[in-house]
Amino acid sequence: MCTVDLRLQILGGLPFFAGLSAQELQEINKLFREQGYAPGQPVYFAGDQATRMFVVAAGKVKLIRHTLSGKDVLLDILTMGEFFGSLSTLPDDEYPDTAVAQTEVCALTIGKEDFRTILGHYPRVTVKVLDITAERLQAAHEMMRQLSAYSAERRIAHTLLKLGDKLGQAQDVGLLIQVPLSRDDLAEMTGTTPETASRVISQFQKDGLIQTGRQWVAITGREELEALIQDH
Amino acid sequence: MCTVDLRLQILGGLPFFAGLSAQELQEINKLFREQGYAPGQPVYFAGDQATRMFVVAAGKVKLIRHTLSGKDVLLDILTMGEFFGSLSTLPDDEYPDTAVAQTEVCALTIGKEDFRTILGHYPRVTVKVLDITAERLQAAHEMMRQLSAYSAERRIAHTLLKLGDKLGQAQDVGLLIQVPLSRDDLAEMTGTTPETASRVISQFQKDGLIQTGRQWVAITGREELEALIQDH
DNA sequence: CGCTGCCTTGATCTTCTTCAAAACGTGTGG
DNA sequence: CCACACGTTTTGAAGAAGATCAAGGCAGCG
Repeated sequence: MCTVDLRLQILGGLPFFAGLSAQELQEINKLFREQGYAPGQPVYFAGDQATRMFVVAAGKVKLIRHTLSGKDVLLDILTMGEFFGSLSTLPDDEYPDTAVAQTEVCALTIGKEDFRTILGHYPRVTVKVLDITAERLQAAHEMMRQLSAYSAERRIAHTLLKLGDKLGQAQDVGLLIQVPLSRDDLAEMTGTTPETASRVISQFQKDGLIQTGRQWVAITGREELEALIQDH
Repeated sequence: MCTVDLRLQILGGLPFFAGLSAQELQEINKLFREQGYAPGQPVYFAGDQATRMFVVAAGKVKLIRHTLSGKDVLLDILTMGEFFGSLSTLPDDEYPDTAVAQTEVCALTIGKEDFRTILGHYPRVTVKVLDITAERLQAAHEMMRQLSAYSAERRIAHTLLKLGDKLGQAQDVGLLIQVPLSRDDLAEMTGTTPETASRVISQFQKDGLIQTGRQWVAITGREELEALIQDH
């Protein structure tokens, strides 16, 4: 599913391996294993022994955190070149959240000891990983603000724009979000219920801001959505 | 306010400088400046040019993220030995949140270029900083889950326990939270309003789980609070 | 004292959840 | 090719949780 060429290309394209020589990449490549997942198939579960770090080579992976009451929270959707899993060098025991393939996925994976070795070997890689982690922390803080202070409508508008930026693809319908995005997913991303998500989405569609169907959404009125977030 | 001895002691006690020799610490110490703040005084504002990294030498600092509607979100309370500000080596432009001294504070600060130099010099320090950042990311994800799925009562119970663990001090009243903690602060930490925070707090007090007064809270029934988070 | 914040408490209102049912699409097997 | 069945989405109505508005109480401090 992942060709060898693709592997090297993916690894070389990773933000934190950028700048390494072809030979160094070859070395690093040897430490990675490759693994395929079908849509809906879990990569690992929250609570599993955390032993490996993953990189998305192709497809989309969602990170979910479960709650006791069964209401899950969708933390992030990861796409080509992004990493997840036991990224830090901590001897941390368990994955704090569950990773599920949302589409057909090819992932590269490395044991955390090996990853630690790489970090020790290439200090600049460590700095890059730190930068990315710091960025994600900022994004999480931003999300905390949203959940604390904004209405469901605004959170959904914001999430749609964020998804559009990250995963969007220009189409004649508008900016199509390239993920099989159900109302449940959207609800879990915005901290609300599928029903509320559906209502808001319907309203947006009536107002001509988006087009939507089963498992997909396309943004047609970017400016209006942005205005919705700003105002009042 | 900070003696030279204290400075070296603080720096040596930092998780990410642990393991460095006395001489290395001396070198690093030279790069730090020292700065005092009165309670309520801002260290920096969201949007300011992000140029420095800070370490709390003494006192408590709160990190706040503002919203347009004036409803702020309290992201974290930092205490002795913790860092904040422009920690990454990114040439990132602005602080994303505001830092305010909550008590009398002494902070050590370093320019981010100098910090980057240190990271380049001591790879193991970088790894440590990465570990801490990854931990904070996990904590932020946990907070996202709380805000999405839990009731105000549970969020407040959880926040009190967290604060107790981090800042608590055993007293005859119980586990006293060593911060001037107003209802506003608590509301901003839990994504609710001061009124709701007050009601929940009153209920907890009636049930004998805590004792409380003006600007302070003490935990007397740890087990019951923990049960409250788990149940249902 | 009396002022200024902080805290509490009550009543009302909005938002969102919950429960329920119907409509819609999609894929499947007859 | 049609019809059925399944999962998803939509819509409605009732209810709960929390926000908002407003007033009163309680401390510390000039």
